[in-house]
Amino acid sequence: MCDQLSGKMTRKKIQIKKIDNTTARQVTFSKRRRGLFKKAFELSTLCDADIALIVFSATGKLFEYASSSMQQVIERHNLHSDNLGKMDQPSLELQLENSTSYTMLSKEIEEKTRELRKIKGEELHGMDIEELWKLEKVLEVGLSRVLETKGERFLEEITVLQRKGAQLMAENQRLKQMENMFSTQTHVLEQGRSSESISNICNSADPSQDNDSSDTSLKLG
Amino acid sequence: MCDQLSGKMTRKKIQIKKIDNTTARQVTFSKRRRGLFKKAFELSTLCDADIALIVFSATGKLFEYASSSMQQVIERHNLHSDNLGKMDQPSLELQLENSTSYTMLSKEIEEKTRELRKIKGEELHGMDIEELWKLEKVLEVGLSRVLETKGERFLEEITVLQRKGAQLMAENQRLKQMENMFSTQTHVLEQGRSSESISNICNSADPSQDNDSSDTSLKLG
DNA sequence: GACTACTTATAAG
DNA sequence: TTTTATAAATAGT
Repeated sequence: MCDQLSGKMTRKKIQIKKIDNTTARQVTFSKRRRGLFKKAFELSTLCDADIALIVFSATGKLFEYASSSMQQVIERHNLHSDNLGKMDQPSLELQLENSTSYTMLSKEIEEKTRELRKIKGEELHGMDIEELWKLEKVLEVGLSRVLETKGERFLEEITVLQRKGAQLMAENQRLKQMENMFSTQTHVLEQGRSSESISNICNSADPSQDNDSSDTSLKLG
Repeated sequence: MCDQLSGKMTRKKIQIKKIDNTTARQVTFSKRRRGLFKKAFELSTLCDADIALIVFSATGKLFEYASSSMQQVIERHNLHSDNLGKMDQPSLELQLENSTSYTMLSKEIEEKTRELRKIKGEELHGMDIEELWKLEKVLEVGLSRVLETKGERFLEEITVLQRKGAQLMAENQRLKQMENMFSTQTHVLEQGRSSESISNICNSADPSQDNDSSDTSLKLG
């Protein structure tokens, strides 16, 4: 009830009105601003919402957040509010044309959005068994095509891998032959040290091989 | 450590990613949206900040808050970011606004159309394994939801059937009793036939019920 | 929409 | 900035 409790001084619960103390206000602004932006991000992420948040501090500094793009959200917002008043058009005809076009485009978007939501299983209420059955077929077809295509991609990757493997093997073969020739000709070093030296030689004397081996790094999805 | 504690069922702590369950997502959207708007209001009040908050739900519904006026905040925001270029006259501005709106709507339609085609497996060229993998997940989630909903519809049908069956049985019973009364009064039929008929009714095998049961014909998909 | 039990935000230090 | 006690938000029912 009272703001001023003399007993415990480290307590709280504030009323929502402008904070008088300047530094306290700035501290609170920083903290709560962070909290607000975090909440905005969480809401957009959790619920797939499109959010724009603009904050000007009392000192005029700008802070902003947009889940997609600020301009996009603002324009989308304008579309909604613009449907109300815009009578400064050159001709009434143009105005009508615009509004009907908007309406058509909007309807189309709405329709596609609903279809997508149904396909994703997010808006199945009110659908009867037959509609669900059709949807199931669409999904099964889509899924099988995706799986098929994914299989093709895997095969492609495998082919590439096999080719690279073959190249590597050929290269290895070549190196081994070199190694053999070298160790045979010099008759100086044992097998172990020999290969070590040879790899050093190859690294310094034949840089073109570095490129080939780095090419063989794999990216399997 | 585990998200799923079977012991206490009233627990929580969620990860910030899109909520799968549609109704849960809608509930969370409502709750958190309120919270977000409240926080925005509190920040603007406590710290004398100028705030605009625009939220589009996943279904496209608009929610907005502005501490002063939405247009004012947006224009102030434009001043900051517009240091680039916006020297358009009122009429030209209107034109641009219209054309960008059209462009946005058209782009949105285009985007949704492509997404639909991808989901239906009609436009998978150029997609890599990771994209295909994501698509597959979407399709699997959608399919499982459709199947789940279809199962619910089946259960509903079954419930309806059971109810009708029970009604029929009751009706049969009543008719049988009438028949018994009739046969007792007329002294024509023996006890044996009577009870035999009754068990037939309970087994739903009595052909005399054909008319009634045609009402219960089912359309199970 | 209401109710916990819990997490998260935050006022004050 | 970090800590702490408390208020507030909210996930699951």
